Amino acid sequence: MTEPLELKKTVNLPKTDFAQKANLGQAEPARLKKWTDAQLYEAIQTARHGAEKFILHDGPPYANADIHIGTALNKILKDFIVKSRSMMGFDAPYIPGYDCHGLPIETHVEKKLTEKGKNKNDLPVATFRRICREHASTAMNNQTRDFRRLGVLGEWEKPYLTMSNEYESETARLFGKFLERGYVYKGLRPVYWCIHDQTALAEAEVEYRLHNSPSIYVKFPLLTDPAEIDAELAGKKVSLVIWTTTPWTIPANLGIAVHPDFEYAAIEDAGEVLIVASELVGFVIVKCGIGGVNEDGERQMPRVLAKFPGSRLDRMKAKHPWIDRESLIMNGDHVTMGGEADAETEMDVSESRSRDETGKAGTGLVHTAPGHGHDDYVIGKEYGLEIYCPVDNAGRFTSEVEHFAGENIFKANPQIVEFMRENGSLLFSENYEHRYPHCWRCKKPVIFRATPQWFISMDNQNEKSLRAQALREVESVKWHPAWGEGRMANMIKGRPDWCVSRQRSWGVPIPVFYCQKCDEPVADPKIVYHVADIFAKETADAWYNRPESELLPEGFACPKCNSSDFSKETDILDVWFDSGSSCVAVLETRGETLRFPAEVYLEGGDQYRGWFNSSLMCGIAAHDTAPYRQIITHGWVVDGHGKKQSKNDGNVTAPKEIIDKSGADVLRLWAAAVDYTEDMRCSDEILQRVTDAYRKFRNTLRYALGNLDGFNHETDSVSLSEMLEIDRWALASFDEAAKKILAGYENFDFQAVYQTIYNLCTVTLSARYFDIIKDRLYIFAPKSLERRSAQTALFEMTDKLCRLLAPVLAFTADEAFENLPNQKLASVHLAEFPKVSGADNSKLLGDWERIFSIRDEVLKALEEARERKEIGSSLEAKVILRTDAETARFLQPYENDLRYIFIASQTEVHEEDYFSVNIEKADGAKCERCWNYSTRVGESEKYPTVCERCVAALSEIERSAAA
RNA sequence: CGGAACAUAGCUUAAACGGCUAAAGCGUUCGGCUGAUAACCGGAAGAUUAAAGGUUCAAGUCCUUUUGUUCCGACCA
Repeated sequence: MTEPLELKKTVNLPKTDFAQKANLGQAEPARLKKWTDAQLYEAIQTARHGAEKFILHDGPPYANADIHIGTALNKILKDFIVKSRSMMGFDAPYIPGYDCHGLPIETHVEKKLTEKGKNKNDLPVATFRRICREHASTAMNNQTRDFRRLGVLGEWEKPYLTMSNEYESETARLFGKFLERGYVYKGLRPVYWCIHDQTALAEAEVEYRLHNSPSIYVKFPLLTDPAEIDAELAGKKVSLVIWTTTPWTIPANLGIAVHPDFEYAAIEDAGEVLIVASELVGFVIVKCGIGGVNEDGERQMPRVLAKFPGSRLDRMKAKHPWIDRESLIMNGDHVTMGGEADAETEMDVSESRSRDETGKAGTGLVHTAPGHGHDDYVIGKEYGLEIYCPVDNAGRFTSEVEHFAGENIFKANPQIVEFMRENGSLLFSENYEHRYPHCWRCKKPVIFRATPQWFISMDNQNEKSLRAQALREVESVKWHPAWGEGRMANMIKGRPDWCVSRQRSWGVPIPVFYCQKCDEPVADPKIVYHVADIFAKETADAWYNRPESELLPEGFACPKCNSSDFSKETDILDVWFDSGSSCVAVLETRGETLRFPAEVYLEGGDQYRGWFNSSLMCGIAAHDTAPYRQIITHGWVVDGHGKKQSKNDGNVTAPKEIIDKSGADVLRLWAAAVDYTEDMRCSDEILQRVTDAYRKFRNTLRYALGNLDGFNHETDSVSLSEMLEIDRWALASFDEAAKKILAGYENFDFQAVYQTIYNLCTVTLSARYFDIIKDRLYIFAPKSLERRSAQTALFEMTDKLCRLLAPVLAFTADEAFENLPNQKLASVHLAEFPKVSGADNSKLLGDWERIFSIRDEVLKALEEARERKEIGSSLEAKVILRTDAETARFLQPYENDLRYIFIASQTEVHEEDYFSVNIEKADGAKCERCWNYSTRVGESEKYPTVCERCVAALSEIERSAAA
């Protein structure tokens, strides 16, 4: 007889290298390095080579600042898709990209130059562009570092850059394509213009300061027969009264805008009739001194001859105060009551009004100069007015303007006011202080001025028009969420022609030339492609580094006048054109891995108007089709109260902080846990909850791995038919969950993935299965059938769980997978998702649902006994069930299992006509080894403190030790 | 101001077609265990479904209005 074993050492306690404490702050970077060293992304690509492709095309984040939680979320969601599709067996490449051109980088660089006492205008454009390029590179490298830290796998060594030679070349080429198809035209459009610096300014480059302007009320005589407005007005001399703070734009007046739904009044004053908005009649007569004063000095209300809606004036005609020209009356919703009439300055009037109560002004009729105002431009276009701008670069009236030609516009202001006072068209003028846009550089007031720009037409080419085609394509795209389709369609319906010109330096130049001799623009696709070829070798910097002669094909002459003297276009392309062209410049240029169209684009909801829109236009221009089959949008990350995150409010959650504190996997888990289709809340509490959930996942994995110590699934596995029923139930339950999880991945519903896995881990596994099989795993002999049965289930579930978790918990799932015994794959990310069995387990699952509902009753009774201090551990209890005959019969086959299911030492089932659970003290003594109570403790001489079950297990252990 | 979306326990989410007492997990709280231990198990409390109307036998779900929040609104990526 051998020496008795030390009991504690015969209990099969869990053992694993998978640490309980995640320590993700250190563990993740280490794993990242391992992935990089092993070229994991490339290995996945190789493994899926030849499989059906699934292409998620990355929308390029702007290479300016560091990433924030929104950009992190975006990349994480993309990674969920790429990883999950890859595990579904698709060849799912991920080529990240960066948007490198654009104004924010220019302003950033300019600011830095200013700090060094330099000025952009003193530098050659090529030098300035070089600095921009460097800045974009730096920002991009930082972002790449941060994106990789999130666990996002992709071709980070070779992302696409909108500033690369290859990309810039394709961007230019695509412009050529637009030209070829006849979508491009040159037109005028008002922009902010600094007459001092003689340059166009972007919105971001103007600042609002207080400025004094002449505020004037001017009469425009009605040309249309006034009887058409109202019979009362027949034969009268009628004028419309407008208000403006920019008298210098009067020479450019081509129209008057009225609101179709406002009520206007015709009032009689000294033999003539004036039209103003009804609501403003009192204000205007006081301001302009209309109607005379009675003996008491009170102003007399003039007679109102007629009242009518603005819609009645639509398309009637008025006469310019002094120029022999018609001014068209138009209906526009932009017209407002009081003070807001100076649309030509684009000033924020609500602000100016609150700043200055006395600043109220206006007549409800808006002087409209399409060449000098934004709303004016839009409505002018709508009504077919010329975009007329008789002001030159330096802010002087052109020769077209009689009386004031050559005059500086601001200096002409008082002269124009006097001129109109003399000819009787001026009703009133005063000084008016308001906020007015100023140049941020020279601090001088700016103007709105129409300049020539390149446009892409939305409506020409009939049924081949961009708008018509885009609307058609929208229907064939699958939108997530579904309302995206309506939103996109609305945007396309409402969008104006696409102005692709930007008067900037950092971008892709519009590859067009002008004949120096005859001014003929050379916008020829063949020339564009020729230039694009040069860009392909030298980047678009060539445009600035080389003279025209080197950019044009040899011997090129003006088709009109045969001159060979050309100048280059100075405008660059809108950055939306840049990023929009990625569907060609990336999807096609990288044809070995990608292809046009992509399967899916995934971006924030702001991109309906942005990238989704410009990409659609570019896709249609290139291939008559949308560049994407599916669009997924996500909402915005807001704080714990649903408020937007802003630095000022101090409610921002920085991804870096979350990663350092809790790990990227926690951030990823958060992204999976929330409903990304709407705004997502993120706060300390929410992250704490997610961290708790993470621990649950980790402990679930650790328990399973610990109990698989020494298990070899190839030699130790038990066949399904030999398995204990509860183990089969666990596998069947897992299968049910796996189906839902896989469907979640399929439908991009990561929340369903999260919820299902989480529920599986907490309820099915942790609270039920793991708790119940613990006794079996610990107590039975290591290689006993009972133990191996549980281990077989455990192994299978853990293996599958790692795979199902991998797209979300990219680091942790990989770590757990590594600790799975006899695991041969280098990484879980190389694995495929588990297949779910088609077996019908409904009987098994149904039976066990019933067992667990009985168990719930038992647990409640145990808790009550515990409250009465009758028991502590449930193993101290004997459970006595009284139940009806049918239930008793149902439980009969489980007679010997119930004690384990209830985690009690003994159970009895009695047939009664009612249901009850009684708890008594368990019979016998506590077994030292298994802690269950048994009347047979003490039967063994060798192991006097142990129960009959442990005696058997111990002899089994002794036997295998001897063998 | 116009267009769009959303609103269910402290938190994250459930509740096909309108149909049982609005479900779950976490957190909280109380307790158990001390062989998953900065773990594990259980009991309990916790919701006027943003508000107000309406349709209906019946509304978290359909309609209207209101409130709150977020995004877009012409050069801002």
